[in-house]
Amino acid sequence: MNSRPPTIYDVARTAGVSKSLVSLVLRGSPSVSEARRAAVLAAVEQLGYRPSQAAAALAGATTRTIGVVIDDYRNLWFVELLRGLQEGLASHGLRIAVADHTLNAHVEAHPLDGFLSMRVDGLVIATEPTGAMRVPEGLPVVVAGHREGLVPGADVVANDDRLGARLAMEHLTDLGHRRIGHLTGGGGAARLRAEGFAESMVAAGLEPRTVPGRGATTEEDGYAAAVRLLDTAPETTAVFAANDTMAMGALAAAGERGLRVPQDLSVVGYDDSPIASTHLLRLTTVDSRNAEIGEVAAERLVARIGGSRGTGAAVLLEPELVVRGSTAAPRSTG
Amino acid sequence: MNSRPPTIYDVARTAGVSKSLVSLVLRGSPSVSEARRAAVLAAVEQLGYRPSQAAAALAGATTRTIGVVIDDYRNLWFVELLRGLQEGLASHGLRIAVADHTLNAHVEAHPLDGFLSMRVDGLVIATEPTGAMRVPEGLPVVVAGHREGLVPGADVVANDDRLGARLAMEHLTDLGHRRIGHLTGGGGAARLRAEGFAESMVAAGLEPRTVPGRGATTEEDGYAAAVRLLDTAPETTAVFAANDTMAMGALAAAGERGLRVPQDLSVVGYDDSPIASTHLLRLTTVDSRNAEIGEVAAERLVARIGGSRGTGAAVLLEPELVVRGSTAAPRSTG
DNA sequence: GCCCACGATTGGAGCGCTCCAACGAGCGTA
DNA sequence: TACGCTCGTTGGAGCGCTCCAATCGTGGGC
Repeated sequence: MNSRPPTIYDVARTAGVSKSLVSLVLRGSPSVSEARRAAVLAAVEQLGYRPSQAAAALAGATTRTIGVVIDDYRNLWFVELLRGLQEGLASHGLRIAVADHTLNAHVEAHPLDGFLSMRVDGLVIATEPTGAMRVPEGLPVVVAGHREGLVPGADVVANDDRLGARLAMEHLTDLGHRRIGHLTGGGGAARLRAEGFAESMVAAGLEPRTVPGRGATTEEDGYAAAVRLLDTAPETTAVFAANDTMAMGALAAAGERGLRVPQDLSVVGYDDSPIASTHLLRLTTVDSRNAEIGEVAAERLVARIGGSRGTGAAVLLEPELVVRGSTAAPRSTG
Repeated sequence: MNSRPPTIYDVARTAGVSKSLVSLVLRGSPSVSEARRAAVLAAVEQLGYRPSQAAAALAGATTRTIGVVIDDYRNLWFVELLRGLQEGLASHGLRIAVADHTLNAHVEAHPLDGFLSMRVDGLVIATEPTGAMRVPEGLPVVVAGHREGLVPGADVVANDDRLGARLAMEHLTDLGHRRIGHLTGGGGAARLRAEGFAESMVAAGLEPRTVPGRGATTEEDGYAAAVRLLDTAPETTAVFAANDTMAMGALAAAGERGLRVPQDLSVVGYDDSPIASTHLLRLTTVDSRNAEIGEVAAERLVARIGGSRGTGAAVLLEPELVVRGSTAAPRSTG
């Protein structure tokens, strides 16, 4: 019933050339006559031939694909990262394969097993790296968006979370806010942002008040943390959340308490994720420049695939404040 | 510098057995003695051996992976679908590979090329199928979440959008709403939901008013459509949106006009996506049961891989209304 | 004590490609 | 005319597995 897919030999036969010539055409060799190239391409089209990735990978030394490990499809920050990566890799003929860490946890013991079996040419880890992430020596790896370097020898590309937090705080203090709370969550990035928050507050002579959610950085966590903050410190005029999703929860908590945003309460997020720019949130946030992070990560990867020895260097991009409608001067200044 | 990864021969040598025995152990053959199995597993561990997927795929007839084509990572409806698929496939030793249609459009001419090159054992199309999606005869394919069967021979698993729309409308009319508007978008599902809306309205003796966004189904589309609706028909007391994202835009439009939800305006979405259950939206919506769709799709795929001839049958799951905080009786009934 | 059957183990062939060394044909040059 | 070159093209080897037929070893039945 299912005739096996055509092979390179089938193409060669119908084009009247050797299998080697077909291979040359497919890989874009310049030393093929126009006539033969056309004949081969026609045969490919006619037969609906698709080269077998498996055979190509086995025969060649390389798969021309980069594995990207993300945390969870629901955290949309990876979308822009992927776009940047794509852009940087496509010109080098490299493709991307994405794996979701939480989803795959059920099926694979070791989080990178799938990609290692696939013999990817490089790896982008867009997750909080764990100790279980042992990587074969010599495999180019870059950790993107996270700073804790648990992967030995990996390059690191991220935004400067501490600086981003300071940008957010400057914005709020410039507006005149003095009683500012921070909603923090789990993970390294959240910790750095919390540190940046505390530093800024102390530098401004203000008392830093940091409230955790329930361990993670979801909307629910943001809501829970904001409820706690607003109930225990009702004099608060501004909230800085560890990310946009938590900020969304804060908006909900504010609404429930009859606080209007931004008139009664200013809210700042982090990441500039797609929800931040919606009409409903119009969230002032810090752009962590994930597309650029992807581009730099691609660059690093390509360099290391090209043979340059990786040194485990870290690149920190400067985040940028994005002012939207969720921040304003406090009602009663002073 | 980079010593090539160990092969099955390396494992065989250090375990003191033949490569065939290693292969048997790896694939869980019952007819291997405990002693040898232990020796092989120890060697695998010691060498950090990972079987080459490429070689396995080439040698075996099958890759044991199912390709899933999704539209756009930002449309989160696929997350639950993936979970259901995973669940249904894992027990059969099948893994999942995900490709994003919009992202890959740049790198591949044909949307399925990557998966066909990979020689996936089956395909789940979780996108509006296009004519360009030619699939080799005999490859098990199921279209998930969409009803327009442009893929010949494919099974279809989706929710009954028309029924879902009717459920939403019943809910609103039961609450006493009479002046109800519908925000519609592009795509087959949106069309079916719009039809269900119109049917329900006509059946109830009401005038159906349907407003398109800007061609798609984003938050922006929902906002634009809602603005148009509320400005041209301010007597509207309830809005039914083609999906949750559009409903989010509607909430924004309502807020801008000083309409409180649900007191002044009820809003119903569709999909029960993760944003619907947030504290900020508390959106009444229709659960399209995407996890179950995934499970049924997995079942179909497994059956067809197992040899049963596909007939292009369609399975329609019954959607369920999820009532949250965005709907209530209209202010002035009648 | 011998033979057979069956479970455990093995080597060989081959999957569809890429890479490489080698080939033939035409050209310019001596 | 003979030679070396280059360009375009070719066949063969081999990548690391799976599958299969063949082999080995051992215990039970007679």
